[in-house]
Amino acid sequence: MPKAIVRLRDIAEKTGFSTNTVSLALRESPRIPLETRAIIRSAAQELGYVPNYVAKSLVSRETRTIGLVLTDILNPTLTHTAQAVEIALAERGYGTLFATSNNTLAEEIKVVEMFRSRQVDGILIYPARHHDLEHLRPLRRANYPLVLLIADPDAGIDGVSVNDRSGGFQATRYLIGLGHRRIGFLDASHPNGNDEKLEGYQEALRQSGIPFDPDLVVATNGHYARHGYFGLDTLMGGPKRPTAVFSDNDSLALGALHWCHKHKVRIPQDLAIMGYDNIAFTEFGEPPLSTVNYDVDAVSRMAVDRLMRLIGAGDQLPEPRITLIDPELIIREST
Amino acid sequence: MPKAIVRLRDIAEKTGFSTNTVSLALRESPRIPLETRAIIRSAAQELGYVPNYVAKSLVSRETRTIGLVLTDILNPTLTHTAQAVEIALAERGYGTLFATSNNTLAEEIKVVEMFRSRQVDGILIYPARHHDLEHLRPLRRANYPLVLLIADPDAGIDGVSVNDRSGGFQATRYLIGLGHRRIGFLDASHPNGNDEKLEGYQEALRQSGIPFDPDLVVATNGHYARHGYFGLDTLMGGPKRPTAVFSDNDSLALGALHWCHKHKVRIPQDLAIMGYDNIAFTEFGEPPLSTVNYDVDAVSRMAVDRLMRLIGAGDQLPEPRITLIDPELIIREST
DNA sequence: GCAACCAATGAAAACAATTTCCGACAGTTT
DNA sequence: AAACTGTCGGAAATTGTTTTCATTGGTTGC
Repeated sequence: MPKAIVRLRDIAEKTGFSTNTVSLALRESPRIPLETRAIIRSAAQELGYVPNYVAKSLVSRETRTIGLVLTDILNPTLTHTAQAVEIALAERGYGTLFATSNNTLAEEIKVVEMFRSRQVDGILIYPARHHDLEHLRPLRRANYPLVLLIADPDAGIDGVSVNDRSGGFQATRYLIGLGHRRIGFLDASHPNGNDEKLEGYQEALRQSGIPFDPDLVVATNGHYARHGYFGLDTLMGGPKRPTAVFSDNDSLALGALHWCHKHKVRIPQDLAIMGYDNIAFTEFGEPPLSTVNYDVDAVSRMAVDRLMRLIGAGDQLPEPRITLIDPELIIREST
Repeated sequence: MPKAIVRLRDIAEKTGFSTNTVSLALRESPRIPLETRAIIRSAAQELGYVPNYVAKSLVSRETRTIGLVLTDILNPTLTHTAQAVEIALAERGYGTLFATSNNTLAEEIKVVEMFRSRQVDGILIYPARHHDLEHLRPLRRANYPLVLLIADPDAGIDGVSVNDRSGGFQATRYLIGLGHRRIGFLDASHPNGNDEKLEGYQEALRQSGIPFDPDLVVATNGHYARHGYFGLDTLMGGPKRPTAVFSDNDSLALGALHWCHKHKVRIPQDLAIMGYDNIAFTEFGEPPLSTVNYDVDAVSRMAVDRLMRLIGAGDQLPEPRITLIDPELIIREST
């Protein structure tokens, strides 16, 4: 028995009705009298009928499935996004086809193509490179429902995101307000051209008349805790030690925290540390980490809402709209 | 233009060949001369043809998609599993349809049904309740490829997992070896009937002649850090303070760590803490956490391998096989 | 010079559902 | 009794692909 497939026809043969009648009955069409429906329903139950979505999709031209492309699900914020998106979609009766781009453009292109050929009704994507969107624009032009989990006003594609430039600005301004002048920046995103936080950081320095010192910015070459550990190590090993560090994300900051413990650097007296994202563990760091709140649930919800609107629009998509959520600072004990 | 669909027929009309020839040509059939193939290929390219998997699936009776059911992707070990599974499947040309059961049996049943109706070629599932598998057994009997990410020898269904009983046993025995007699247990899993670690814990106590004290086991009612924090609080608030705590998972242990910092309890002198899973942040705890290594990559890889074998077997599935990986202790500074 | 063969292509039938249209029959109206 | 109306159900077309089987027209072999 090869994966027992029960078709409408099987129910039809069993009950003596036509497949057509069975189809209508199972969808509770008022055209079929209640009694007939009951007979058919119980026969379906008995045979263990499960509707075949792929056949249904072929005729209805919709799969009720959307594709979610993330760079890397190990990043806690993206994990959280995946969960929130999946739940929001499930509530609306959509399935989630999921894939990672591993932070490379080439894989991202392949994944999008794979999703298209699987006929997903729309795509939600956190692109690897925030400014390399050329492979997505033709899709948008072809009226393909597509929402970015970043917000580039020039993209010409819908996007929902936290305003990272504002986040970087606020965090830096706050550190400056605390009296810090030498503020390090642990940067995991620049190599991918995702510079919003760095720009906010520079803007805050500029407003306070503090010259930007490129030596205070270190590329961590990754966004896990260990990268933060080594990033801080090079920063603190240099001649111009900072008195505060702003970190591209919380994992990095947690790694930095660990470096301080190892080297008997007191937090926040000797070094203030500011994270980004407000992942669950920040609250339980030692000390609890100050950070910038990335409201994953709001972003996910709004992105899904927007995608649903695009799917509903059909032939002619509305003008792309960018939604930016202004983040809030969460001040704990590391600053 | 509603989501510009280019069909084989469109290529056929453009080139003057039949759809059939186009189909063959695009799949590089040797029956079509190279020259014809080149013409067809370039026409397909020009029109931006993307094969329609849903139509293909209808005839081939395979979707090259598998369903992954997890209880909750916020659990770092499951996150890691999702990532590892997705990568392993992508390597084999399979897509990953993903859903969470939110730790409830009812949602799990719905998700499995949804996957079935979407005709996934197989299902990988971390069930909400390790002993409530009745909804899965009929699938296995119907030769549906199915692999559990737990290992229940009595399940009658293939499974791959870390041996949690052994993990619980080893961790407890190690703590006993350190001289501890009063060992607390932070339990997030019992309410779902997932008792393997607790059983290992009890077995270790028994072997050392230490009577089991139910007051030392606290249900945390959740598996995030905050649950560990409050769990430890009740444990330490009681009359019989333990000298060591074994925790159902690392998030819980990190929360417990935080409680100790808050209450000036020294680790490991006053209280030894042992986690479970070896998630990324354990290494960067303060102090770094001793834990039990859950080899996610090995489990995921083996589970996918097994699933592929089942899918390949077709009509008659081989006997179910349970694969247990014996975990290793990772000793750091919290014990 | 004709059967046999072969290479290149096409026609049509699947696949499992939905949709459109049409027919049978019963009951009601003229 | 003819014409109309409405209910119930079925036949057939459709969706985009793959697969099986046919059909060309041109060569080859004897």
